[in-house]
Amino acid sequence: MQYRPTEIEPKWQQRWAEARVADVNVESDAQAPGSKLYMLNMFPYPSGDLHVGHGRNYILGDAVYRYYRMQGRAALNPMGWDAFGLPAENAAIKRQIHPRTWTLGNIERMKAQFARWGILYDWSKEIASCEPEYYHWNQWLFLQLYKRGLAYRGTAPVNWCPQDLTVLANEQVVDGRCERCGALVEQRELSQWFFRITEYADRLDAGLDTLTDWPEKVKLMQRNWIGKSRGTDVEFPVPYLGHPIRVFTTRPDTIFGATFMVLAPEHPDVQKLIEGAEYREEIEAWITTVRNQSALERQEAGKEGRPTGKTAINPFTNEEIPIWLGNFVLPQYGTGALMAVPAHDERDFAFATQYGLPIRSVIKLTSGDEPELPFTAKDETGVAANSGPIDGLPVPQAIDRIIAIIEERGIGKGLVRYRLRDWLISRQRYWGTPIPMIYCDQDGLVPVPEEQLPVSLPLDVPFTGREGNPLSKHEAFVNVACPQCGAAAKRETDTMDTFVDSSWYFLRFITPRDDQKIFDRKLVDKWLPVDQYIGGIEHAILHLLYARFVTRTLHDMGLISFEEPFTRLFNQGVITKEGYKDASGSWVPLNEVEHRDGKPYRGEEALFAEVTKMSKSRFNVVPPDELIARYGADTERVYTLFIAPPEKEAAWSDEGVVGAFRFLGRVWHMGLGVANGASGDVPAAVTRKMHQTIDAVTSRIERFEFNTAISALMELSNLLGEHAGANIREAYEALLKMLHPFAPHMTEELWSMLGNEGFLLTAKWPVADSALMQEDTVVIAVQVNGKLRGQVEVAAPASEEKVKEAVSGNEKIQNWVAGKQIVKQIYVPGKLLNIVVK
RNA sequence: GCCCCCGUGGCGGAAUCGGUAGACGCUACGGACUUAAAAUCCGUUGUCCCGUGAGGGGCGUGCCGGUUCGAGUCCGGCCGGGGGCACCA
Repeated sequence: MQYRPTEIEPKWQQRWAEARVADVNVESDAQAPGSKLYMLNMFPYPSGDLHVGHGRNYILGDAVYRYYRMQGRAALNPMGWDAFGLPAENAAIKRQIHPRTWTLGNIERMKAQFARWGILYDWSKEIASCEPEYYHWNQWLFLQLYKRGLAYRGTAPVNWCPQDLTVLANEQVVDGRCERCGALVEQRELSQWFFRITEYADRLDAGLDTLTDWPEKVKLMQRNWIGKSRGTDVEFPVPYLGHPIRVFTTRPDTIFGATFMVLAPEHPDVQKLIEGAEYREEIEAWITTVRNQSALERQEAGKEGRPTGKTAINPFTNEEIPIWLGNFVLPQYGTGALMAVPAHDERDFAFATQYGLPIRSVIKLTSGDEPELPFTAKDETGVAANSGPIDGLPVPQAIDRIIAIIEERGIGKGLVRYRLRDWLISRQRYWGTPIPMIYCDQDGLVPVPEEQLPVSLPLDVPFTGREGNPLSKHEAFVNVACPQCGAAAKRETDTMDTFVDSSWYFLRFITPRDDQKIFDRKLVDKWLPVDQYIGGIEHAILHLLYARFVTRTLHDMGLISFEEPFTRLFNQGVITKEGYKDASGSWVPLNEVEHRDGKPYRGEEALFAEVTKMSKSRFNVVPPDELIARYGADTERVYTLFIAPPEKEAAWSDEGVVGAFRFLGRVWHMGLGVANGASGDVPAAVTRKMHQTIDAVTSRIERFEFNTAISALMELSNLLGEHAGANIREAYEALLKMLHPFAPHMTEELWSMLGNEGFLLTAKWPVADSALMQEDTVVIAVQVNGKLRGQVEVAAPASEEKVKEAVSGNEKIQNWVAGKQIVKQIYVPGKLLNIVVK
């Protein structure tokens, strides 16, 4: 009987679905302590068709899920849809399909694809963030944050498209132009909604230390993003203003070298300072130019500045130092003002050189020599010089000492600052959660009362792609009575960043249909935090940081008892494939490409192959349907996990797929033999290999080393092939069990073919007996002076005496030692003997 | 510029603690089966040298050096590739 996956797979998919094998009762399941396991794949944006690259993520999660099921864990594995977002709106504009219709259609297609891969989710917990039953609680969360001062309205510079009359996300700005209409994007100060994530900067940073099962790389990226730095604020008196200007510095030890001061053009004291300046109009024009530049343009312009003509007093040297304006000073970091120490800072040095400002070195090398400027090292290699009370102190001590002096004098304070900025959540977009706020002429900003939630997103809006957010044109939505005074008022028409939706969805899976509250505290505390979170590295910063932030705010509201939402995190790598470019660099559709002498051509034109992430626009996606029709989902699953370590990028190879198919075919045919196979003695080699394999596969799955777990199963299968006539039934069944997470359909079929009852999914994972793993004999490699000179074989367990006896009886090895004196013998138990001779 | 990660056959990769480098798979080549092809199965496959042969020997994990009886693995310095942040004072 041939191995025909297309006949087997739909049958088992249907049976698992009918038996609802993945459904969890959150109240009654997982009673025993330690039995609950919350598995979660990051919920996807429903963009439509899934390719084999997407498959890696979900197949991986399903393999882990099935493994834990077989280990007897009560595993919850839900799935949902991050269903708000721009692509749906763009599709609506382009094709006049409603975003909701488009989104729900995509969800159906993707669900069907998950089923064809044999992936088991608890669909009774399904959520879609675009539905009122979900975004109701998004709005509720917003109101709680608003109540606690963690959501606020403030102004921020944003990307503004003057033609489409809308704000654009940074990703929608390509080379300074609007992605859709090509107009030059402007920077505008607009009133926007923010979440005060900066209030949690220190806790988000410190919490990273507790995440021992997160990849170091992700923690590092978050740490850099939060950008903690220790330093001090210092006040520099400004006689002209009558009040001092405060600067932030991480190098207060260099304050004796501060020879000028630079303010951001946005600094609040700037208008006063340039009063009566000689070229005031020119300076104002320059300020306007700088403020309208995007961050990128501002940086590319190089360092530019203007003197204000006013001075500040260096509080340590008591010298008058000039106050400049500079485009390189960031208004949103520190105080928007800095003391410039050109001798010991690259940027200050460049600025001072450009404008002829004084440079004074205040650090010497430990040797006493003058360092080459700018000298910026912050360690013991430098010693303070020309610096009064800190003269002679190494830099680290000088920093501590000068901060103490600054604090004693009451002109500043040592503190920690972060580069993390508040989270801008406003979007002037239709397809998102409406922000539940109302503008009343009398009462100002009024939150929508909780009992009036959800503020429903109206579905009857036109999609023109022009004139900004269609919500603001929807009279019935916009016009509302003020909840406080009843007078005519206007609704907020901004919607929320979709990262808000995904910042807490993992909490909603426990009670997705509850229309009374966001979640049930008792059940959430039972099932969370998420034990195993799986998703792409592209979410290493934003999504994971926002989820950690929101979880902490809920903790502080007393709604949950934990602060970190994800205990163990895994980021899988992308799958790449060759695509083809022509000489002009455009991607060429696959059906126009022919290979001659192994090189790609289109007609007579030579093409260039390039390996990239799969993408429709590069014509290098592998759709799973054809693959499944030919080889089956089990083959795709095994190949996908075998191809490379799962966290690494992997190149798809059509030939490689065949290897996985052949392996499954061999296991299939072997099963037919086992079904009517021999009884009698089990070969010792088979028993040994079985226990070794159980041991290896178990620990490798736990460590997410699926590629080597599968290679261990291939080794066992190869050995069973050599013993095909013998009694190998026990080992073969163990092989099926261990193969189940990777090839669930075929193993279920074989399991029932061997006459077993029930699903293999719920069969018990085999346990290795370490006594039966041992070899009968141990081969000892003998090295003389570090060179391999022979082997001896002794009965296990090998003792030093047995090995030495065997060595002395081995003529060949003795020849190498002959005539020399043995000075040392090193015996590594079970492995190696090394004889050192002279 | 700063920070992080990675360099092993023709390819993807393996080597848990420093202990016989190249498991497992792909490709390629040779063979079996077949009228033929596909599929399947068997064998060879790091490299050089000696030997008709069984077999034996040298070299080999980006480069240079160090530690060690022994280094893909540890340490120092280079070279190459990838990623993150990017005027954060």
